[in-house]
Amino acid sequence: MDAFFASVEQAAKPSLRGKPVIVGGLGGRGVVSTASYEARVFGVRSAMATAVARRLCPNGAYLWPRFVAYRDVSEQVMAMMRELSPLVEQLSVDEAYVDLLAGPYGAALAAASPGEGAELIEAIAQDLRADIQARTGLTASIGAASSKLMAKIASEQAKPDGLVLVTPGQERTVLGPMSVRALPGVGPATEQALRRSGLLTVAEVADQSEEELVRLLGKAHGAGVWFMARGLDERAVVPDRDTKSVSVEDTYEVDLADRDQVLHELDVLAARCVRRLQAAGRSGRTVVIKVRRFDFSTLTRSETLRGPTDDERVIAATARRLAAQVNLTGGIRLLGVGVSQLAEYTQEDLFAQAAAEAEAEAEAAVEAAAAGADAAPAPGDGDPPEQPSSPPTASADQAPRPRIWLPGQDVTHQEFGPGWVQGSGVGRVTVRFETPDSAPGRVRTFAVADPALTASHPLPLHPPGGP
DNA sequence: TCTGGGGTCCTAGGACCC
DNA sequence: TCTGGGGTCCTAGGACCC
Repeated sequence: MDAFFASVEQAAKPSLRGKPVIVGGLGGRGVVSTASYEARVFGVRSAMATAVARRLCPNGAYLWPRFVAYRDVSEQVMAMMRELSPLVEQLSVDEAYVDLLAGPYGAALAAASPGEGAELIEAIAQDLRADIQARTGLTASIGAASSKLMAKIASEQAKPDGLVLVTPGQERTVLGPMSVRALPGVGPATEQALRRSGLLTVAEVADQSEEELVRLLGKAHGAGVWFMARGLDERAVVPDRDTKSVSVEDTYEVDLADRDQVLHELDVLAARCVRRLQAAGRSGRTVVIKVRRFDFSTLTRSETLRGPTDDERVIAATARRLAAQVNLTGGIRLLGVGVSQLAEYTQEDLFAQAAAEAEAEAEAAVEAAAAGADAAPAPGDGDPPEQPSSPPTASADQAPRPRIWLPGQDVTHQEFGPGWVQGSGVGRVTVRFETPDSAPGRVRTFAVADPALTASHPLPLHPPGGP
């Protein structure tokens, strides 16, 4: 999908069509996830600090991601691909391989002459692009080739809104003049390593011996790059890859200053991690914490338990234990909690382990409390920053907290109907009332606490001009 | 106003085992 | 009367991708 997040936003929000749209973290430490092509003209790119993007493109629309909406569209598109073949390998929310030989067109393709085959593939691919456009209003780009490597490279060339077909035998010709960076798996470090030997293009790499590449890049990577440079790639399209790890992390608006804060946040992260783990019906045996310090130095600590668990207490207690091994002075910018070595089911004999861990934790807590309870800040006082990815839900009947409205968020007003948050500040929130198939809408401003205004679910996208 | 969040794969050293 | 060798598991870090 082309500029996927930004394109979904433009499809959902008519007033943003044709305008620079930037989707990403909007806090002080946010980065750009996706910039629309209109925003790219200003130099805005993925992974750029949002603060930098704002300088380059001050009049763009800056929106928090709406992952639920993107997943909805993604599922529609993936379903369309599955009609072409059961062998669909999803790489991310907006990208997948499909093996046409394994599907309904497989026999015809196998029997076709090279020329007929190319024609048929082109027809299939253009049909798919047209279907995606018709059903979602979004553009997709397709690369078609005889390997995953070439299909991926072709799809990059096809962007935006295009199709590129690489016929068998043309691989080396297409790849040769490209920068080594075009090869998937070649990033800044590999590029530098190759540059030091004067290798800038794929053709130059292909002229080396395999031994030379292994010497430069190590065994697996060297061999991989060498094969790719020669257009060789036999990897199968594998649907339903098993998840190997589950992790959550948070970068804090302000560095965490003391150990108690860190331990509290680790509990919060462990709870979120466990929720995801349980939702997936999995348990894990290795617990990892990740710590990024004030100076951006990053480390991980891990511990492998005797058996897999999905018990929040066990995972939180392990995370706390791991944190004890880390020097926290100077401030903590990011914390993460993850679980790997996943198993399908939770094993019951872990009950004993959970009880033991809980007891150990309780003891530690008692000790800690005895040691310096007066120095500890009241937990829950100074609330953690709201999660960008999860717009605030109606919080359970506590003291009324000011509601936080995120730019881009879906809302509904009792009188004015569906719209989205354009901005918010000084006790007010500005909403634009429009829907995917309305004309560009008007803006109105409300009090942040206005009870007539509620968060709502994304509306389904319709193609411009009706279904 | 510099640098997100969720992943995968690989490497290397040490422990441990036979 | 110094030091084997191969395999697996665990841990930590790094490169890379979207």
